[in-house]
Amino acid sequence: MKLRKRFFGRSVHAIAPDLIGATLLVNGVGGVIVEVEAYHHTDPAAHSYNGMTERNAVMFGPPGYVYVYRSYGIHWCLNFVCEADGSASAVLIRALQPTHGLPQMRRRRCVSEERNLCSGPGKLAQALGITHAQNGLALDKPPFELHARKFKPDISVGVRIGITKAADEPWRYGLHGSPYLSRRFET
DNA sequence: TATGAGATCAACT
DNA sequence: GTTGATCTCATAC
Repeated sequence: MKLRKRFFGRSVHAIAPDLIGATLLVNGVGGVIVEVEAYHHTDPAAHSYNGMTERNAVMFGPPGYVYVYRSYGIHWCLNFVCEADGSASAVLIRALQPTHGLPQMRRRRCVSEERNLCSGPGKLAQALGITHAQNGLALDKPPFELHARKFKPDISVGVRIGITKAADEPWRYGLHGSPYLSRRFET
């Protein structure tokens, strides 16, 4: 089943754990989502917290679209826009288990270890060829493909990574025990 | 294993 | 002028 906009019209805190186990492909390259983080516009750590700007305008648009931004001047990070009421919330895709187009990913990343291809937001974007050129594209149209999971995964919850504001909120979700996470979950 | 610095730039103050 | 939803490599334990 292909995920549609109705899926993304819900609360970002409901969507984020539901994305664990889904399959994301970009031009046929990608894998199973194993780690995400939720950002809501009431969250000081969210880009949309201080209102709409040129960069985050996509977050204020309809759900089911892709928001891409540059991180630390070096990397690209991939987000899915959530919630239909213009609340400007999004889910950051942090890690994938590579399943499709491994040779292509290895070429883009210049590393061979499977566990190192997509185990972090910057790595993942590089492996999938994500840049600002994909900002604002719809998730249910090429080059994107998002397929719902076919099993009920065991989900780990923890605090988010690499932020300084609202750093204690447990809004990071991951596939329990997966070796493809950017970092292991506590406990 | 752990900690630290450098890369590099757009958004924001 | 400062900061950051990161990654990689180097050096220290």
